[in-house]
Amino acid sequence: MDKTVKKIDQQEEHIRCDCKSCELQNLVFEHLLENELDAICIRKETVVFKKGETVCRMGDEIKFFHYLKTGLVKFYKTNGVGKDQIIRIAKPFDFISLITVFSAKEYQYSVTAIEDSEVCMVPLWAIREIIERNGKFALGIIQKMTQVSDSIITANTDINSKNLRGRIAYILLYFAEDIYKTDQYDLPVSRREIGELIEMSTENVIRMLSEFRKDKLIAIDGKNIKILNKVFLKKLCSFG
Amino acid sequence: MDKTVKKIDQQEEHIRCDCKSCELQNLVFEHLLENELDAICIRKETVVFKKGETVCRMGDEIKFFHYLKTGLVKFYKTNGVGKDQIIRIAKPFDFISLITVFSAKEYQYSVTAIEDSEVCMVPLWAIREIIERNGKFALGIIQKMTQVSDSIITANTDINSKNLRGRIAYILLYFAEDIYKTDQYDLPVSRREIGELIEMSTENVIRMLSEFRKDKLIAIDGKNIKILNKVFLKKLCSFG
DNA sequence: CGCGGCTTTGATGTTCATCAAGTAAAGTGG
DNA sequence: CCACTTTACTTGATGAACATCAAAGCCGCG
Repeated sequence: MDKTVKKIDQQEEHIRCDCKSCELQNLVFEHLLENELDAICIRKETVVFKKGETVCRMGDEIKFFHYLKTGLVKFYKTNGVGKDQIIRIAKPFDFISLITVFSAKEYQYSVTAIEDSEVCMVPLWAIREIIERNGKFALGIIQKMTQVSDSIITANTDINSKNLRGRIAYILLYFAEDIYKTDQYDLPVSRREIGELIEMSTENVIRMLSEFRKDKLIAIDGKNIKILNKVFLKKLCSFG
Repeated sequence: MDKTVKKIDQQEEHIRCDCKSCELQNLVFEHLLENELDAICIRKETVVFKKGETVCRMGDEIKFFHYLKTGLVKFYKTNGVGKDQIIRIAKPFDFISLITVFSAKEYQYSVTAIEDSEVCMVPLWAIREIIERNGKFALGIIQKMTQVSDSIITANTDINSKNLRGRIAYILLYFAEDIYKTDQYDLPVSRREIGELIEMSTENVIRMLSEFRKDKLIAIDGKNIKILNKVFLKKLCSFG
């Protein structure tokens, strides 16, 4: 938790890449004119964050608009005495900067890589400039950001209405269906972090996972999870 | 809960007002050129919703961008068997349409007036058109919407981390400081709705209110609340 | 090797939802 | 207008769900 934010001026971290051939272009930067895309491309830094490294921290001044190119990050709030609350786990395209990036001076959330991740960083002023000039682009940004914030709010209210079994079922299915698209995967987070994400104590996360294992709903081997009975997990998730 | 959405074509409900002299102009529609403001003004409907009337409902097709001119509304999700969950209580300027208005086809939330309210409704296409043409306006909309969604997310995580006492203290202070700006006010919602807003059972809302009354933190007379010991309420809110 | 962080299980106690039952208030139809 | 129904409010009792505490094994790391 006390790791410093990665220095982005270490030469070896930089990756030169051509935005025109980037597969993300159509998602984040559709509707840009060629010269606008160029303006972003030459000012962009692509930085690699290793698992555990912090992209930005709550309270720091916002200088960049960033989006995730590859990898997985968590964003979370730190609550005084080191009690974190994870707001969301974001995969590429999911994480279009922090949602307050245009309305606040400082980051409202911290972001840390939970898998090795590539993050593209564009100076905020460059994005603002283009928003002001290109309304179609602005509308695209609005759509993306509202989708993100709406999914956060929806997930939050969903989780709140479930009991512990339902929450664990929810998060197991979330990784299987939303993140990894497969029924067997390695958890990218610790049991404690799962607790921080779905509002329960670490011990109870473990207890429920063990219970699910005993009930043959899943197989567990350390971080590796294999879903054995998805139908029943979905029932638990819906009715729990 | 089964009330139908108010028909907006009843002649007597319409209010003609001139956007140029509207005190909201600088908040929602700053950066508009005069002809753009005119374009909105002539297509705008201002509709009065009486307490209890529904502005729009989850699942309905989105046709309007709306914002609250006066009054107070709740927006909430309905959870199958009539179990509502209130996401937010919004006062004027706070409620700049629903946050998914530009990214979804249907409303993701229902909105109901909890005090008599005036709502301005502008056809969505008219707003879109101006966003595409006027980047400064787009940036203003982005800022407003992200502020709203951020405050929802923050409130949600805040409330989740509190015990029942802390939650009641939170909501009492919320009405006093954010909504009414006074230490004595009439609750605009029932005990049940308070429970739906801060995630607790109706009975426990009542129990906590009674406890606070016995402890001389507040005075209660039906819907009327008077805060007697704000310092201690704040302590409960912070440490609860 | 020893230390700290992560994981696991069991025991304990508190918090909170639910049930039950009753009063008050507000809307509804004759 | 009054009987009737429904909805809101209130209090107490009960039990379940969940957090917390405690103790121990495990693993990686300096």
